[in-house]
Amino acid sequence: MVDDATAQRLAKVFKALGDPNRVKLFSLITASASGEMCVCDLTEPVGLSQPTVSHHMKLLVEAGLVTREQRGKWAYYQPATGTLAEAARVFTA
Amino acid sequence: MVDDATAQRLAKVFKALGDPNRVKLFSLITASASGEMCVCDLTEPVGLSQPTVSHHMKLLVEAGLVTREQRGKWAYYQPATGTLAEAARVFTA
DNA sequence: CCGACGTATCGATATCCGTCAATATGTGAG
DNA sequence: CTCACATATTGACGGATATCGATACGTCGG
Repeated sequence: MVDDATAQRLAKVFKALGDPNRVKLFSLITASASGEMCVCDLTEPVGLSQPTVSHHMKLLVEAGLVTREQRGKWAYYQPATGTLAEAARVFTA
Repeated sequence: MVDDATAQRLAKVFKALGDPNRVKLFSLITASASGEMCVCDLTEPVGLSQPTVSHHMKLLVEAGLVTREQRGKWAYYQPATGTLAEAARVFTA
C-alpha cells in the first residue's frame, strides 16, 4: 500500500480532475494548438464566471497538472503532461 | 474540448481517486498478490470503520475502477486496470 | 499619474462529502 | 428456523467545495 504522503499527493492530482468543469478546462489546454491558453479564452467554453475559472485553474496548478506563466496582462497556462501519467502509473507497477 | 457527458464520466473516475483513503484502498487491491481482496482485509490497513470502507468501495465500483464479486459471505473486489489508463489517455490524444 | 483591462482574492451561500454509530440485509452453519 | 458473521444501508454531523458578486491587485498605454 502507498504511504500517507503519497496517497495525499495522488489524491490531490485526481481530485483536481474530479470536477467536470476542470476536466473541460484541462482538456481545452492539452488540446490547444498553441500549447497554452489564458483565462479570457477559457471562461466562454465552460460557461463559468471569471473568478470561478481562476479558482479552478489555481487548483490545477497546485496539483501540478498545469503551469502558470504571466506575460503582460495575461496569465498563460500550459499542460504538465507527465503528472497525470505518473500518478496513474503508481497502480500499474 | 470534451463534451458534457464525457467530462462527467471522466470526473467520476478521477473523483473516485480524489480521496487519500480511496487511493490506499485501490493500491491495496491492485498490489494484492491474489488479485482480489474482501472488505475484512481492507479495514485494518486504512484504519477506517467497516461501513466507511464499504462506502468507499461502492464509489470505486460505480467509477468502474474495481469490480465486485460475492462469494459466500465475502465480497471480493478486483481491479479493473484499464479504466484509469483509458481516462488518462483522453488528454494525451 | 491615471484609466482601462486581465486576473486574483474575499465574503457569502448552497451543496456535497467523509465519517461513524446504529441498523438492515444476506449468507452459511448447525 | 435460528444464530453468527460479513457486508450494505441509513441518519446525522462537521468540514470541504463550487459558485457568484464585489473588490483588490498588476500591467500596460497615454
